[in-house]
Amino acid sequence: MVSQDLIDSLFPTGLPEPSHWESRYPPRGLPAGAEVTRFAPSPTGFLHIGSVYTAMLDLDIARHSGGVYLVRIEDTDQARFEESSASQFETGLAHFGITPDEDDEKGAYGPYTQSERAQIYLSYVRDLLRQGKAYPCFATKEELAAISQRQKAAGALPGYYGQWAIWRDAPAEQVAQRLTAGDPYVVRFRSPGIGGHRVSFTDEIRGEITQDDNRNDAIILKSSDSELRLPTYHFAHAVDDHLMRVTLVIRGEEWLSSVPLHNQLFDALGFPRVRYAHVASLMKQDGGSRRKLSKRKDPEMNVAYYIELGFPTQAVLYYLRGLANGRLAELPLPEALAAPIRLSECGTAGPLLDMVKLDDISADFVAALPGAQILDRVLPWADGYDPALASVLRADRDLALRALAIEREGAANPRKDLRKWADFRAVYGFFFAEIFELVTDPADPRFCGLDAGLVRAMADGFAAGYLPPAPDSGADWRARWFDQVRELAVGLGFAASQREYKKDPAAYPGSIADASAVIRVLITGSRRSPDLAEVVAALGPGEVLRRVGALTAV
RNA sequence: GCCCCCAUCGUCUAGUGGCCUAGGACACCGCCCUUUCAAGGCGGCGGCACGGGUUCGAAUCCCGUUGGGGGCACCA
Repeated sequence: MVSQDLIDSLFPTGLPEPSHWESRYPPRGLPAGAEVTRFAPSPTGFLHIGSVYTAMLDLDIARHSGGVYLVRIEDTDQARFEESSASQFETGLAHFGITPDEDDEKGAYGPYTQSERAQIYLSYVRDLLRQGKAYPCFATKEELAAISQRQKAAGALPGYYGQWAIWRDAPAEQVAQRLTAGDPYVVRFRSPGIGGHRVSFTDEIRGEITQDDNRNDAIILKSSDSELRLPTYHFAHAVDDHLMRVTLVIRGEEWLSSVPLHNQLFDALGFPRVRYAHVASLMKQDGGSRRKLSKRKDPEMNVAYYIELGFPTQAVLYYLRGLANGRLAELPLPEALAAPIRLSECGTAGPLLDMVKLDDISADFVAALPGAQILDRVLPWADGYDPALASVLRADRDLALRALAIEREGAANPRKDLRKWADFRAVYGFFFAEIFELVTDPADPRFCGLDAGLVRAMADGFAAGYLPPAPDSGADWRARWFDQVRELAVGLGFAASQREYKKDPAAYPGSIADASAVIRVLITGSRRSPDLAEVVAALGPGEVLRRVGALTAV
């Protein structure tokens, strides 16, 4: 082993001992059962819906146990780090109300950004080096590649272990010589793992898991020739989660096979082991098989997708919670959001993200909202993603409320026509004169080939004796208002009912449905709309006649 | 190559040896309602991956096979 002095010379003078950090970050003294959880994103891209899923679990477990939920930024890969990504993570999570109790803004266990914790890691690396539990390794990328080539050829296990670990037991003089020469090196963990040895641990979601013990001398500190000497994920995880006094590590299942290494690390550092919960990753149906969500193909993996389209946050949360605990999917939304998620009930197979199901949940959620609340949610969304719509809504808030009240307010079976705020323009945009485009051509394809003269006649006839609806004149006011359309249509030869029309289609230019479509298209710009009588009542006679009278001469 | 995880209708799942000729929700299909649409009502289609065990009895326990996912990075 190289001398203590040589080891110490590798580190800054005045670098604190581990005991310093231990007392600086004391145990939290939380009541028994209180869980300290953490979400530890690596800001190297956009926020993944799976991250929201995991962060939601972290928050939920912490809250319901009376513990603490913290966010730690894992930016040890300086090359891949993106500043914009970090802020996107924060706003994205905040959008769903997933805000930490501790992060770089607040909290006594910081800094919560790993690049700012370099000193701390160094203290522990030096400690391990002094004890011979870690050692410097000078192997170059090329040498490593050659080793793995030979391992492949020999059918051996890949990794840096046993005979392949060329610096593990290198003579002290040789190491000292390279060190004093200033050759770049990494620090490797001297794994105590024995070949063929099996170890097990209990996962909070999956139960008892047994696997081969780790034998790999994993790198714990990156190359000495980098500007900032930072640890790898494995080492940072052990140090940070211990010092931040995390009790429960909830992370993706891709970490399952690293647990033996992590436990060795905790042991070597003299830390009590943490408990783990490995969450199944969200999947995507692809042809016949399922696969992990991919960045390229799946826009719905990006949280920005949900925000830009304006999916109600509660609906998304509700869907995600149902995925975590099937029991919650059976509960009404408010109860499901309030009920605690139980790790033991989390599925172990990766669920498929089902956007159709989300649509259904969202539509149900929005349908249960009063119009004013819908408007209050559409507005902030529109401010960001459809400013023209936002200004129109602000200019005529009453019209917006009247439009939203149709077949909704007081209705036993409220309209389910909005899944996300981005749907609003397509469904209710026509109410607003500023963004409504008048239909002027009697041969417009929306009339579906109906004779232009008949279209014209319907419009003229409707305008001629127009009677506005009278909503307070009794329950059947809609039917009575529509009667004028029906009479007009019949007068022009249309069948008074669908049934009548079907009996002898050749006898009519169309049914009442086709005739009313003319009025509907003129007023709403579409063959599909909420109840016409309600629409014209909301619009007012002036605007109705302006639209119906927009047709140019045949 | 080695190791780990997973496996009930298309999807999410209930089911922890008899309550299961496997229940629900979404989707899909049909009918009803109807001046369009969104809905709504009613009905239907549809599953324990396969093969061996254990047991009086298995979706449920064991073994194997197959299939899917993940790991074995100076990425996390």
